[in-house]
Amino acid sequence: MVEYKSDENLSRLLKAVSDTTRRSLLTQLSQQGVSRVTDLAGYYDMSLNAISKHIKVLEKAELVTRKTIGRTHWIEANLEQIKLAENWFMELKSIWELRLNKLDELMKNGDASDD
Amino acid sequence: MVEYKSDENLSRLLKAVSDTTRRSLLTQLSQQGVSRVTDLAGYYDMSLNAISKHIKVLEKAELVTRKTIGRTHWIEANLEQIKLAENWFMELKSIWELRLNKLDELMKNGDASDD
DNA sequence: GTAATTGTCAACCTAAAGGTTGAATATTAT
DNA sequence: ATAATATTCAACCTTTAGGTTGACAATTAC
Repeated sequence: MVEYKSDENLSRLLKAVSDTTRRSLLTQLSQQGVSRVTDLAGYYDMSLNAISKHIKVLEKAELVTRKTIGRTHWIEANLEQIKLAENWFMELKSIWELRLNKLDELMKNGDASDD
Repeated sequence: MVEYKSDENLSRLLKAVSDTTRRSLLTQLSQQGVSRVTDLAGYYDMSLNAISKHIKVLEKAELVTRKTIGRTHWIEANLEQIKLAENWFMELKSIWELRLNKLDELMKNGDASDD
Protein backbone atom coordinates (compact mmCIF):
# COMPACT_ATOMS: atom_id res chain seq x y z
CA MET A 1 0.00 0.00 0.00
CA VAL A 2 1.15 3.50 -0.81
CA GLU A 3 2.02 5.67 2.16
CA TYR A 4 -0.47 8.48 2.55
CA LYS A 5 1.32 11.51 3.87
CA SER A 6 -0.71 12.73 6.80
CA ASP A 7 -1.99 15.60 4.75
CA GLU A 8 -5.46 16.31 5.96
CA ASN A 9 -4.42 19.91 6.32
CA LEU A 10 -3.40 20.15 2.72
CA SER A 11 -6.64 18.53 1.64
CA ARG A 12 -8.62 20.98 3.72
CA LEU A 13 -6.70 23.88 2.28
CA LEU A 14 -7.07 22.80 -1.33
CA LYS A 15 -10.72 21.99 -0.85
CA ALA A 16 -11.20 25.44 0.63
CA VAL A 17 -9.71 27.22 -2.36
CA SER A 18 -11.42 24.94 -4.85
CA ASP A 19 -14.63 26.91 -4.44
CA THR A 20 -15.11 29.99 -6.61
CA THR A 21 -16.83 32.05 -3.96
CA ARG A 22 -14.16 31.31 -1.39
CA ARG A 23 -11.38 32.16 -3.82
CA SER A 24 -13.19 35.39 -4.53
CA LEU A 25 -13.46 36.11 -0.82
CA LEU A 26 -9.72 35.66 -0.44
CA THR A 27 -9.10 38.05 -3.31
CA GLN A 28 -11.50 40.54 -1.79
CA LEU A 29 -9.77 40.28 1.56
CA SER A 30 -6.36 40.67 -0.01
CA GLN A 31 -7.47 43.83 -1.75
CA GLN A 32 -9.52 45.41 0.99
CA GLY A 33 -7.65 44.16 3.99
CA VAL A 34 -9.47 43.35 7.21
CA SER A 35 -13.23 43.27 6.61
CA ARG A 36 -16.46 42.58 8.42
CA VAL A 37 -18.59 39.59 7.49
CA THR A 38 -21.48 41.81 6.42
CA ASP A 39 -19.21 43.86 4.18
CA LEU A 40 -17.93 40.76 2.45
CA ALA A 41 -21.42 39.38 2.05
CA GLY A 42 -22.44 42.60 0.32
CA TYR A 43 -20.43 41.65 -2.74
CA TYR A 44 -22.26 38.42 -3.37
CA ASP A 45 -25.67 37.37 -4.52
CA MET A 46 -26.03 35.01 -1.64
CA SER A 47 -27.32 35.08 1.91
CA LEU A 48 -25.18 36.41 4.72
CA ASN A 49 -25.39 32.97 6.26
CA ALA A 50 -23.88 31.33 3.23
CA ILE A 51 -20.95 33.75 3.32
CA SER A 52 -20.59 33.21 7.04
CA LYS A 53 -20.27 29.50 6.35
CA HIS A 54 -17.71 30.03 3.62
CA ILE A 55 -15.67 32.14 5.97
CA LYS A 56 -15.77 29.41 8.53
CA VAL A 57 -14.40 26.98 5.96
CA LEU A 58 -11.57 29.38 5.15
CA GLU A 59 -10.95 29.81 8.83
CA LYS A 60 -10.65 26.07 9.43
CA ALA A 61 -8.19 25.90 6.57
CA GLU A 62 -6.34 28.73 8.32
CA LEU A 63 -6.60 30.85 5.22
CA VAL A 64 -8.21 33.64 7.22
CA THR A 65 -8.16 34.68 10.84
CA ARG A 66 -10.90 36.29 12.85
CA LYS A 67 -10.77 38.94 15.52
CA THR A 68 -14.07 39.56 17.32
CA ILE A 69 -14.60 43.01 18.77
CA GLY A 70 -18.00 43.53 20.27
CA ARG A 71 -20.58 42.25 17.89
CA THR A 72 -18.49 42.60 14.77
CA HIS A 73 -16.05 39.99 13.52
CA TRP A 74 -13.01 41.25 11.64
CA ILE A 75 -11.76 38.82 9.04
CA GLU A 76 -8.27 38.93 7.61
CA ALA A 77 -6.57 36.87 4.92
CA ASN A 78 -3.63 34.74 5.98
CA LEU A 79 -1.61 34.06 2.87
CA GLU A 80 1.08 32.25 4.85
CA GLN A 81 -0.95 29.09 4.67
CA ILE A 82 -0.86 29.10 0.91
CA LYS A 83 2.74 28.03 1.02
CA LEU A 84 1.52 24.60 2.05
CA ALA A 85 -0.14 24.18 -1.31
CA GLU A 86 2.73 25.68 -3.21
CA ASN A 87 5.13 23.31 -1.55
CA TRP A 88 3.11 20.35 -2.65
CA PHE A 89 3.10 21.51 -6.25
CA MET A 90 6.83 22.10 -6.10
CA GLU A 91 7.50 18.69 -4.60
CA LEU A 92 5.44 17.02 -7.28
CA LYS A 93 7.35 18.79 -9.98
CA SER A 94 10.68 17.84 -8.49
CA ILE A 95 9.63 14.19 -8.30
CA TRP A 96 8.77 14.46 -11.95
CA GLU A 97 12.13 16.04 -12.81
CA LEU A 98 13.95 13.38 -10.86
CA ARG A 99 12.51 10.61 -12.95
CA LEU A 100 13.26 12.44 -16.19
CA ASN A 101 16.86 12.92 -15.11
CA LYS A 102 17.24 9.26 -14.29
CA LEU A 103 15.81 8.36 -17.68
CA ASP A 104 18.19 10.73 -19.34
CA GLU A 105 21.17 9.17 -17.61
CA LEU A 106 20.00 5.72 -18.56
CA MET A 107 19.85 6.76 -22.19
CA LYS A 108 23.35 8.22 -22.17
CA ASN A 109 25.19 5.18 -20.86
CA GLY A 110 22.87 2.48 -22.02
CA ASP A 111 25.49 -0.19 -21.24
CA ALA A 112 26.21 0.42 -17.54
CA SER A 113 23.31 -1.37 -15.89
CA ASP A 114 23.60 -0.23 -12.30
CA ASP A 115 20.92 0.73 -9.77
CA MET B 1 -21.59 42.12 -7.42
CA VAL B 2 -18.05 40.88 -7.54
CA GLU B 3 -16.85 39.69 -10.91
CA TYR B 4 -16.31 35.97 -10.92
CA LYS B 5 -13.42 35.18 -13.21
CA SER B 6 -14.65 32.42 -15.48
CA ASP B 7 -12.60 29.92 -13.58
CA GLU B 8 -14.45 26.67 -13.70
CA ASN B 9 -11.26 25.09 -14.93
CA LEU B 10 -9.33 26.26 -11.94
CA SER B 11 -12.06 25.02 -9.62
CA ARG B 12 -12.03 21.65 -11.30
CA LEU B 13 -8.27 21.47 -11.04
CA LEU B 14 -8.13 22.42 -7.38
CA LYS B 15 -11.00 20.13 -6.51
CA ALA B 16 -9.13 17.33 -8.28
CA VAL B 17 -5.97 17.78 -6.25
CA SER B 18 -7.87 18.33 -3.00
CA ASP B 19 -8.36 14.57 -2.66
CA THR B 20 -5.59 12.59 -0.98
CA THR B 21 -5.89 9.56 -3.23
CA ARG B 22 -5.75 11.66 -6.36
CA ARG B 23 -2.73 13.59 -5.11
CA SER B 24 -1.10 10.27 -4.38
CA LEU B 25 -1.91 9.05 -7.88
CA LEU B 26 -0.24 12.09 -9.35
CA THR B 27 2.84 11.47 -7.24
CA GLN B 28 2.88 7.86 -8.29
CA LEU B 29 2.58 8.82 -11.95
CA SER B 30 5.32 11.38 -11.62
CA GLN B 31 7.64 8.80 -10.14
CA GLN B 32 6.80 5.82 -12.29
CA GLY B 33 5.92 7.57 -15.48
CA VAL B 34 3.24 6.20 -17.79
CA SER B 35 1.23 3.51 -15.99
CA ARG B 36 -1.71 1.24 -16.55
CA VAL B 37 -4.89 1.68 -14.53
CA THR B 38 -4.52 -1.76 -12.93
CA ASP B 39 -0.95 -1.02 -11.89
CA LEU B 40 -2.00 2.21 -10.21
CA ALA B 41 -4.91 0.51 -8.49
CA GLY B 42 -2.50 -2.05 -7.06
CA TYR B 43 -1.08 0.54 -4.70
CA TYR B 44 -4.38 1.32 -3.02
CA ASP B 45 -6.74 -0.40 -0.69
CA MET B 46 -9.67 0.38 -2.90
CA SER B 47 -11.49 -1.19 -5.81
CA LEU B 48 -10.17 -0.84 -9.33
CA ASN B 49 -13.39 0.94 -10.17
CA ALA B 50 -12.78 3.59 -7.56
CA ILE B 51 -9.32 4.26 -8.96
CA SER B 52 -10.71 4.30 -12.46
CA LYS B 53 -13.11 7.01 -11.35
CA HIS B 54 -10.36 9.02 -9.70
CA ILE B 55 -8.36 8.85 -12.89
CA LYS B 56 -11.31 10.14 -14.83
CA VAL B 57 -11.53 13.11 -12.48
CA LEU B 58 -7.84 13.84 -13.00
CA GLU B 59 -8.35 13.47 -16.71
CA LYS B 60 -11.20 15.98 -16.77
CA ALA B 61 -9.00 18.39 -14.87
CA GLU B 62 -6.38 17.72 -17.55
CA LEU B 63 -3.91 16.64 -14.91
CA VAL B 64 -3.38 13.35 -16.69
CA THR B 65 -3.73 12.16 -20.25
CA ARG B 66 -4.72 8.74 -21.51
CA LYS B 67 -3.51 6.72 -24.45
CA THR B 68 -5.49 3.56 -25.13
CA ILE B 69 -3.66 0.73 -26.86
CA GLY B 70 -5.66 -2.41 -27.20
CA ARG B 71 -7.35 -3.14 -23.94
CA THR B 72 -4.86 -1.31 -21.79
CA HIS B 73 -5.08 2.39 -21.01
CA TRP B 74 -1.79 4.18 -20.45
CA ILE B 75 -2.06 7.08 -18.05
CA GLU B 76 0.46 9.87 -17.86
CA ALA B 77 0.73 12.87 -15.58
CA ASN B 78 0.48 16.29 -17.18
CA LEU B 79 2.11 18.75 -14.83
CA GLU B 80 1.64 21.62 -17.26
CA GLN B 81 -1.83 22.12 -15.95
CA ILE B 82 -0.57 22.75 -12.47
CA LYS B 83 0.66 26.14 -13.57
CA LEU B 84 -2.96 27.24 -13.61
CA ALA B 85 -3.14 26.78 -9.87
CA GLU B 86 0.24 28.28 -9.26
CA ASN B 87 -0.71 31.35 -11.22
CA TRP B 88 -3.76 31.88 -9.08
CA PHE B 89 -1.71 31.71 -5.89
CA MET B 90 0.83 34.12 -7.31
CA GLU B 91 -1.84 36.55 -8.41
CA LEU B 92 -3.42 36.48 -4.99
CA LYS B 93 -0.13 37.22 -3.35
CA SER B 94 0.57 40.11 -5.67
CA ILE B 95 -2.85 41.60 -4.95
CA TRP B 96 -1.96 41.35 -1.30
CA GLU B 97 1.44 42.99 -1.81
CA LEU B 98 -0.16 45.76 -3.82
CA ARG B 99 -2.41 46.77 -0.96
CA LEU B 100 0.44 46.67 1.53
CA ASN B 101 2.52 48.91 -0.71
CA LYS B 102 -0.30 51.41 -1.04
CA LEU B 103 -0.71 51.43 2.71
CA ASP B 104 2.99 51.97 3.12
CA GLU B 105 2.94 54.94 0.78
CA LEU B 106 -0.02 56.40 2.56
CA MET B 107 1.84 56.21 5.83
CA LYS B 108 4.92 57.92 4.46
CA ASN B 109 3.24 61.03 3.08
CA GLY B 110 0.24 61.16 5.30
CA ASP B 111 -0.59 64.66 4.06
CA ALA B 112 -0.98 64.10 0.28
CA SER B 113 -4.51 62.79 0.16
CA ASP B 114 -4.87 61.56 -3.40
CA ASP B 115 -6.89 58.67 -4.92
C1' DG C 1 -13.39 -20.92 -29.55
C1' DT C 2 -13.08 -20.44 -24.73
C1' DA C 3 -11.10 -18.27 -20.96
C1' DA C 4 -8.65 -14.63 -18.77
C1' DT C 5 -7.46 -9.80 -18.53
C1' DT C 6 -8.21 -4.73 -18.73
C1' DG C 7 -11.26 -1.30 -18.20
C1' DT C 8 -15.52 1.17 -18.29
C1' DC C 9 -20.57 1.84 -17.35
C1' DA C 10 -24.66 1.84 -14.48
C1' DA C 11 -27.07 1.54 -10.31
C1' DC C 12 -26.84 2.07 -5.76
C1' DC C 13 -25.49 3.87 -0.97
C1' DT C 14 -23.84 7.23 2.43
C1' DA C 15 -21.78 11.26 3.68
C1' DA C 16 -20.41 15.89 2.73
C1' DA C 17 -21.01 20.43 0.37
C1' DG C 18 -23.41 24.48 -0.58
C1' DG C 19 -27.48 26.82 -0.19
C1' DT C 20 -31.89 28.42 2.22
C1' DT C 21 -34.78 30.09 6.11
C1' DG C 22 -35.91 31.01 10.88
C1' DA C 23 -34.39 31.53 15.55
C1' DA C 24 -31.21 32.82 18.98
C1' DT C 25 -27.30 35.62 20.99
C1' DA C 26 -24.63 39.67 21.81
C1' DT C 27 -23.76 44.24 21.30
C1' DT C 28 -24.77 48.95 20.36
C1' DA C 29 -27.89 52.93 19.54
C1' DT C 30 -32.08 55.64 20.74
C1' DA D 1 -36.09 49.60 28.02
C1' DT D 2 -36.59 48.91 23.21
C1' DA D 3 -35.05 48.55 18.76
C1' DA D 4 -31.60 47.80 15.40
C1' DT D 5 -27.32 45.55 13.95
C1' DA D 6 -23.91 41.82 13.41
C1' DT D 7 -23.32 37.16 13.44
C1' DT D 8 -23.79 32.48 14.39
C1' DC D 9 -26.55 28.14 15.11
C1' DA D 10 -29.80 24.61 13.79
C1' DA D 11 -32.74 22.35 10.76
C1' DC D 12 -33.70 21.44 6.32
C1' DC D 13 -33.12 20.51 1.16
C1' DT D 14 -30.68 19.20 -3.11
C1' DT D 15 -26.60 18.06 -5.55
C1' DT D 16 -22.10 16.22 -5.67
C1' DA D 17 -18.34 13.05 -4.10
C1' DG D 18 -16.40 8.88 -3.08
C1' DG D 19 -17.07 4.28 -2.59
C1' DT D 20 -19.22 -0.44 -3.59
C1' DT D 21 -20.89 -4.24 -6.55
C1' DG D 22 -22.37 -6.45 -10.80
C1' DA D 23 -22.62 -6.46 -15.81
C1' DC D 24 -20.74 -5.54 -20.03
C1' DA D 25 -17.25 -4.83 -23.93
C1' DA D 26 -13.07 -5.35 -25.93
C1' DT D 27 -8.64 -7.48 -26.41
C1' DT D 28 -5.41 -11.07 -25.78
C1' DA D 29 -3.85 -15.79 -24.43
C1' DC D 30 -4.37 -20.80 -24.55
